[in-house]
Amino acid sequence: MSRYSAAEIEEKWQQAWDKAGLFRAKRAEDKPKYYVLEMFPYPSGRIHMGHVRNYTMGDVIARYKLATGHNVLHPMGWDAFGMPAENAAMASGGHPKDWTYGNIDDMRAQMKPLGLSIDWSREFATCDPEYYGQQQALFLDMLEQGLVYRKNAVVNWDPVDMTVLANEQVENGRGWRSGALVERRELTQWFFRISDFAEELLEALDGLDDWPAKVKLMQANWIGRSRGLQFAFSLIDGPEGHDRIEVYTTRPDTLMGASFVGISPDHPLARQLEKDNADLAAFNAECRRMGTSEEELEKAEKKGFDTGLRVRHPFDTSWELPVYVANFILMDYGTGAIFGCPAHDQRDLDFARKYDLPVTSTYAPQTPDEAFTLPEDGGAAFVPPKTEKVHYVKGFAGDEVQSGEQAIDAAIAFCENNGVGQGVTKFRLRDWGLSRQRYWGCPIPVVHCDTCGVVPEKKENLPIELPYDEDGTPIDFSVPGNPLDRHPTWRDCACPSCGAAARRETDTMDTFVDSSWYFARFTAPRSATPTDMAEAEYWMNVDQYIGGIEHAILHLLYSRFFARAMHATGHLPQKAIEPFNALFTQGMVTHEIYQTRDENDRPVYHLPEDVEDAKLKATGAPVEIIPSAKMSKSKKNVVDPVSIIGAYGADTARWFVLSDSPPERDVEWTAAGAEAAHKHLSRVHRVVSEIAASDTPANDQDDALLREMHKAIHDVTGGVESFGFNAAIARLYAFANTLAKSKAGTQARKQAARALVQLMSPMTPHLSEDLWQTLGGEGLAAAAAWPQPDEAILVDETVTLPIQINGKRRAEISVPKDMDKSEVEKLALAHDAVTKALDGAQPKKIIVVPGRIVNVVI
RNA sequence: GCCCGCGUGGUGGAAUGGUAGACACAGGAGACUUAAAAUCUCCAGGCCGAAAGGCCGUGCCGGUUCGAAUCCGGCCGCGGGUACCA
Repeated sequence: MSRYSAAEIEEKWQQAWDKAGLFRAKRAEDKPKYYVLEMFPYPSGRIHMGHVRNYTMGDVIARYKLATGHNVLHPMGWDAFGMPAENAAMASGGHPKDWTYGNIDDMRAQMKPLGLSIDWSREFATCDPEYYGQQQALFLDMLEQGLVYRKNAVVNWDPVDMTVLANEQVENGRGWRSGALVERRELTQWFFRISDFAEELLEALDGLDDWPAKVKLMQANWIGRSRGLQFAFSLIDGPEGHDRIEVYTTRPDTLMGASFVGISPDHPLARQLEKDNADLAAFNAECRRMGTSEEELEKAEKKGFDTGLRVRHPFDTSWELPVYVANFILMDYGTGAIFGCPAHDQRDLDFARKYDLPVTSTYAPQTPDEAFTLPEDGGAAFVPPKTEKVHYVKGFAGDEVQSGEQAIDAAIAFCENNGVGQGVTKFRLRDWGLSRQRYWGCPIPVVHCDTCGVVPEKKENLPIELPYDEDGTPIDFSVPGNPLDRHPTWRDCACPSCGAAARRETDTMDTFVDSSWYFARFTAPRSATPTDMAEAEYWMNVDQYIGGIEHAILHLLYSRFFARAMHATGHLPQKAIEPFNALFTQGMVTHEIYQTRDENDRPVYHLPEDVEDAKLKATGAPVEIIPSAKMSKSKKNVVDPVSIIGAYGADTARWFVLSDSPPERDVEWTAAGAEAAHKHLSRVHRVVSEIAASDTPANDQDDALLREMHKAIHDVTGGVESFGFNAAIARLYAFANTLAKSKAGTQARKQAARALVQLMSPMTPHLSEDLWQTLGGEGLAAAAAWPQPDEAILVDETVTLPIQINGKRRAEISVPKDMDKSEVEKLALAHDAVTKALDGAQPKKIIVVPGRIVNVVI
């Protein structure tokens, strides 16, 4: 009998599937369709365990759906634009295009041996001109519909490298390459009007029943609908053109506790004042040196600058409040100005203490007779809860008992009735800035003309392709800045409108644009328009989308917006505006990070394969171990699955990444498990091969084994359908153990062996295919119909009931499954352990949960 | 900082209000073997005990419940996101 040799069988069966065209998605009305999609990879050059986990999960679903009679669409492509390609070009020469396509070839070659049931005929990369040309067409349609516009926005500017930096490229306020202090710079950029859809994107979350609640919650918080009051403070002796400061607050109920007004350093008033005030100009300049990320702004020390100006409180004209410029106020949110109420907001309280501003409370603990509470020295601010408890609030509503929410509503009503502002609904969601000052992205298809202004490129001129050479010489990425900006010929073009000499837009699109519609393109990847409506009508929506939780907000929100925009521009049917019916967010594959320091004390990261016993293999130098984190190329904490596949085969790798950890949870990679997985598959191979080769008398049965078989079919099917892959695999272990120990020489054994092989086939398709053949199965296992459990056999006749005394398990009884409650009670009370514990007394209470438990309360 | 998760034996985890630790890994004992590998059998949360059995136990503190790993409140730790990483 032959031993299990993955290397021999895996290629053989991959070829057999290929030849049968089993995974080629066919649009046909005879069967229901099923579209399963895993988030496509960035072609970094090597696949890692996260990819293997992600694509194996999708493959299990795809193969299972195929076996249950669906037309399955399971495509694969490449999210191929992005910074790493340009970084590689800058670091070691070459061209981002060559680097990227080389990586794609490498990764495809690493992926194919996994035996994934992918329709490779639909493959594309987002850097293919055929793809991004269609994206440019989408952009033009969106421009025509008013879904794209231009406005100014700030970026991180590296004054030495003369380039825009991503947030990731800013380390402690300095450019990662130059080490120069980063500045903020304002540029005119393109924006998608996603905020126009804020309300709809929020409301539609309710309909996404098969999305994880946590993702919907994160998106809802991100969109951030708030109800508040917008009103103005009148400014005393303000500069020309500034007689009021418009503010937005979600807590108008605390207006009578106002202590100061704060404005953003980018507020028009701040910009006006700094012209005549050198100190303020210096303060604002310092604020503008901070990074642009929300995290950095929020974590920075709260600082303010007293402008010397005063405003009047809207309800008491003699009450004057100082106006501060404060570094924590964002121009992007609300009106770029706030009023501070230190008693009821921690950040305002910290600010007030720092600048010696009054603290006035407007909330009493329980009754109007009690003093309004003030935070004690060093104590925390009292933030009135919106929905819970009731408090007395001073101000607008006659000191009535209310919740915070009622107080807010009352305050808004009062203010509106007294001509102080109006209640408004605002969203946190900002428009999506898509301009990137980089080469390796999809060119924005517009032209700047001195006479016509910004002119859309003509569709017949698409795709606007990225130039590969600069007049015959390769583009030089060692020079700082965007190569498109200094390109001698590409930039110069004719105005599509008047034909005069004009300049092409040199900004490219955010790579999130590329990934916001690829799922739609997969339905008709060679179409001469962005989509083919007949194909989209058939294949959309994605029935099951699988990817990392790190995409819970941006990618998924952008895709939801894009689907709506594509519907509005006639590229997707109405039913596809929510493109992902079901979402599964898999956990990440994590790994420890190994770090040493260079001469400037900057961190240097090392690959796990270069480290042994906390020391560098090469030099023996000790490494610092940083706890497990998401595998990322920049931290070098990545593990190479290729070696696992080489040593044990794809089925072992697939089995391994699905076992043990629940799919939604992070899994820390350890080398130990692969060996064990391989041992088990070898055992299955051996046991099933023996059974196949044995003589079996036709009439010798084993009902217990058949019962186990039906239970296994039931449990494994349930596991696969509910993403309980680890539980399904544990069940398969148990079933394999039962089979191995079962009575030799029965027909039931052959039947059970076949069921085992079939149940394993979504996870270990090659091994299963091989054993299917050994067992004399008809056709390909991959094409065989999924087994059905015999429901009648699954029902247990007797059940074991634990008996608890005061909630602690003390005994158990075996009873018929539908035994009457009172009968169970009698049996339980008669049990030795119970009579002993009762010691002649009567129990206080007996709880009988049929089929589950008996609890005797003494 | 803010939003969202997660925390169970030596390890990965199972149990989603009802017998905590399924199924595996690592470990221990044994069988087979000249030997090793492979394979097979058995043991295994901690403490006390010869055993029967008892007590403790799901990050920490408190609550709800006949009953809590599971629900609620408060902490601690770790991770993801934070709008130009993908």
